[in-house]
Amino acid sequence: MTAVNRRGDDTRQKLLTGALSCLTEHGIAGVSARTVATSAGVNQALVFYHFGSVDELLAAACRHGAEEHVGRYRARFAEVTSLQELLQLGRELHTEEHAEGNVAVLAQLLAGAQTDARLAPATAAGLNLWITEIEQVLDRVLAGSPLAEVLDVTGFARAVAAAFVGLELYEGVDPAGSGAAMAALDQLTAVAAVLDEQGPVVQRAVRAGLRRGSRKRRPTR
Amino acid sequence: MTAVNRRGDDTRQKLLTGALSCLTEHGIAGVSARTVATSAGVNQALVFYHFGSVDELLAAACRHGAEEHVGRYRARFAEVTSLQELLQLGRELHTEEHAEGNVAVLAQLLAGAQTDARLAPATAAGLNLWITEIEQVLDRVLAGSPLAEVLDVTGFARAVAAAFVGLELYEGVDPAGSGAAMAALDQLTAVAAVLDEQGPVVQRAVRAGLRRGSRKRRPTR
DNA sequence: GTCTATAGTCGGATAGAC
DNA sequence: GTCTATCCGACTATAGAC
Repeated sequence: MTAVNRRGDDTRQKLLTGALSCLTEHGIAGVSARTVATSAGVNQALVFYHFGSVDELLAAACRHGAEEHVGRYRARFAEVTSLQELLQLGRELHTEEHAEGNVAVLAQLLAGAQTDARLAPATAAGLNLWITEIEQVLDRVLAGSPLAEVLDVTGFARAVAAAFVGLELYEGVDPAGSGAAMAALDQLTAVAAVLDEQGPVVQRAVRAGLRRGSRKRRPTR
Repeated sequence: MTAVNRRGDDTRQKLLTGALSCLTEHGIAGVSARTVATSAGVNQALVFYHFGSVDELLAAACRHGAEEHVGRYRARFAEVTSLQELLQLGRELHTEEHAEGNVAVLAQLLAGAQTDARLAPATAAGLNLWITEIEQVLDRVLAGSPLAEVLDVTGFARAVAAAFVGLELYEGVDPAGSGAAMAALDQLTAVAAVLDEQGPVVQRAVRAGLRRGSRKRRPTR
């Protein structure tokens, strides 16, 4: 690798992290070639030289950021052995990265991607990295649980990831409410744990009920 | 009310709905006094005459839109009698309003509010209208269920609302994935229904387990 | 209350020197 | 690969005629 290549790669790198910084500091509405270049400490014209357009820079930054952050947590995902631990890891991830502002990036990109067709595929790909990790954990954690028999893990992993994004956005406007929401989810995972701890009699009853499918519940009182 | 007042109110109204249209069509990054005025069919300067700034127009539009849409669904919220029906209503709301694009407005405002202190309170207030409805439904639906004994309904309502926002954003970049996520949540509510249908033996066992609190689950295998 | 006109700033994007 | 200089459109906000 030549010295020139190294310098070019270096600039590319600066622009990628600069784009992520801008997203967290100014939101999707505050991202421009100029703000990103300033944040990266490079010339504004280099955005177009290296990425062609601001959109494409954002798309590249999305992939780059997701890979980096998912990689940072992969080992900890692998250690999770229960739904509660998964939520606990989610809360840690939330707290640790919130200071850095990294969690909000995906939310901002998702918001931008709603009306920007060029951003949508990159954002979906970035989110999918997180979804894949969650899916693997769920497959492992729910093995042998009655839940696994009625729950589409693929879909559930997506619901978990989407909910996490929503909570991140909610945290920005109502931290107290977001904390209460997290606590409630904690309580929900406790319910799942209790189900798994039951003796064979209860387990069989629950399994039988679940196997009857998702018919509408009749009032019990 | 004079003719002049009616004309002024009419313009205000047009700007409010124009702001909501712009949010759905162009996203938070594509909202400006000019785009909103064009969408509303009025002069650009009137944004500043009536609302002082674009931010304040957005804040007002947020309150206005949330009130209108929550009001439109209040009667149907009142008819919900189970978690499954609540999710079903959520899916209907999602589908019906997605065509109009009204569901995405809150998500866009939440994204913008992350870095705009003037937008945050209005957005939180708008979201709270939805949360209040959900909370009332949950209070009613969970009465008598073992879930109510361990679940902080206030927090859970916030989690549900936040998750819904996240799903809306996810839908924009991966409709198929979003559908799978919704289906998985359907299956989850079925689990809750099964719990409520169990006989006294199972109920007592589950209640006892839940009352032991949210201790970390030990492996059962 | 509504309009035109305009000041001043910031934006994407390119040409061309180095 | 990087920089300066620049075009031109879009933006917020205001002044002032109607």
